[in-house]
Amino acid sequence: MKRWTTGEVAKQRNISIRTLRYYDQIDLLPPSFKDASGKRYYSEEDLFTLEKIIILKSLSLPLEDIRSVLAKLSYKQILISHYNYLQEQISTLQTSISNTSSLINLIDLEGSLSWERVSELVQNSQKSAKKWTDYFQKSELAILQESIPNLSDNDDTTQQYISILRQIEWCIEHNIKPQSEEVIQIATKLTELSNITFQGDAELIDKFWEVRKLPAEETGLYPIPDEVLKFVEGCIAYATD
Amino acid sequence: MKRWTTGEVAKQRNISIRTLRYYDQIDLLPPSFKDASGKRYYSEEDLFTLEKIIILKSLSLPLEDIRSVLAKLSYKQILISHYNYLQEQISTLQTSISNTSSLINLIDLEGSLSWERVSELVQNSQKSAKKWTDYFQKSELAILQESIPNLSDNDDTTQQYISILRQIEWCIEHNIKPQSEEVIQIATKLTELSNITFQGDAELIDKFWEVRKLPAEETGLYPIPDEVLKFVEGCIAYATD
DNA sequence: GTTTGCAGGTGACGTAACGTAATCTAATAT
DNA sequence: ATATTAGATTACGTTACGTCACCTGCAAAC
Repeated sequence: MKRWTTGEVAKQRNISIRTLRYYDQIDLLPPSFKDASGKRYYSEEDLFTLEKIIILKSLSLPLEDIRSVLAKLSYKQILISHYNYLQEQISTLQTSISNTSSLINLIDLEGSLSWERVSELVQNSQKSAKKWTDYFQKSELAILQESIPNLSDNDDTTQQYISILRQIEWCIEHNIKPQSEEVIQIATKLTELSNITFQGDAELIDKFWEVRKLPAEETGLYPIPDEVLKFVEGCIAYATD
Repeated sequence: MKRWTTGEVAKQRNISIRTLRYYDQIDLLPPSFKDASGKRYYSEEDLFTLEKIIILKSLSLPLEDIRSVLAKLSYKQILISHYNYLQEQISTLQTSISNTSSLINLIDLEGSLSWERVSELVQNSQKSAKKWTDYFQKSELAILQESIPNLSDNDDTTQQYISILRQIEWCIEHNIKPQSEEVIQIATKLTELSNITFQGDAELIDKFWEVRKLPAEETGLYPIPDEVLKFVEGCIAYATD
């Protein structure tokens, strides 16, 4: 098992050594091993925890809250709320951007600005400052965390999902047509599973598939997705006709 | 001349009264008027300054730096750097988003994550933490601020721009064809002006027109832009053939 | 005429999340 | 043998306010 020193971790994660020591000090992230002379050594698991902390910090939650959240939420749940947070950030940024360039234009064309003009624009944009708890939506927390196994880390439903995804990969590889018996079965199973997992909450289902879609289009980082997703969409479209 | 109290300003700009008092205390934004009992009253100009401060704060510069920048840069220059900052924010956010959803996918499909997978993704995204000075780019500062009048607030070149824009509006109103003599003259004048203003810096010119384009498409906030911009593009495309 | 409430004020201390010395230790390089 | 490097501890400093205790001027209510 590899272990990393403070310096290594700090460089890798682009944070200061001081920060690591601080997290140890407040007992947020004590290194899993300290040698005789007091040197800190971090395990792979420690790094995961650190990564969680960094993500949660980017939601701007105070370290105290992070401490309690860390215990209760899985990596995945944290990622999902992070994702929500990012989405919202982007849309606020977009209105900021268009406001900013509007202002720039106004300056050019009117020579100077009247305060009314400015405040019109600015007021629209910053009406709501969200708290971090908003990103862990009640419904999601309730469904994802408490009731039934659902999407928690290693449960049965997840296994079924994975098995279905494997079947889909197989279908694609062998060029099975969307009209075939197998595919219809897969689609049925999929919608069934969706309904169980999300308890029929249509919005959550949409959100779920939206999340699946994005990385394929934008990064291509994950090997299968694009085809699979299209396939799935095809399945469902055909099956629900 | 209307004047606003601390409470009013605070509510309007969504900051705390304490913040206003603090800015007075450190002499960053002393209200332009204080009555006998010590009450603060802010003028319209004060509000503009406050707005500048808020913008500059969103570039995360410390108040000390803001103090010095305030004196040196015009509202417009501040807005431009803010714009640059926002653009960059958006693109980092976009890679963050796709990384996040990639990770979510990985969790589902691999069941658990290996540290290598995670760090691959994460490392790409956060290689550079920019300092705020980067948003006041050397070239822009140099060109926009020092040399020649250029785009500073009320100079001759700006006036010429505005006059041309008025001519364009007129042309659109009267349905003048892009092949006509007038339009070619306008286009010539425009490119000439661009070259003077930006000293032939093609990238800056592009940036300039990009900025002009955005708000029209996205918000429609400014009354003329969409047609005018298309017209201008038409002009130049035709004239440079 | 007093009380109450509200919107403002002034200290002064508290705080989060580290940054930044100053000083010490152990291991390695020259 | 010494210098350099990478780590450690202790402790005080910092930014941009939040918060608390207490004071003031004035209009409305009793």
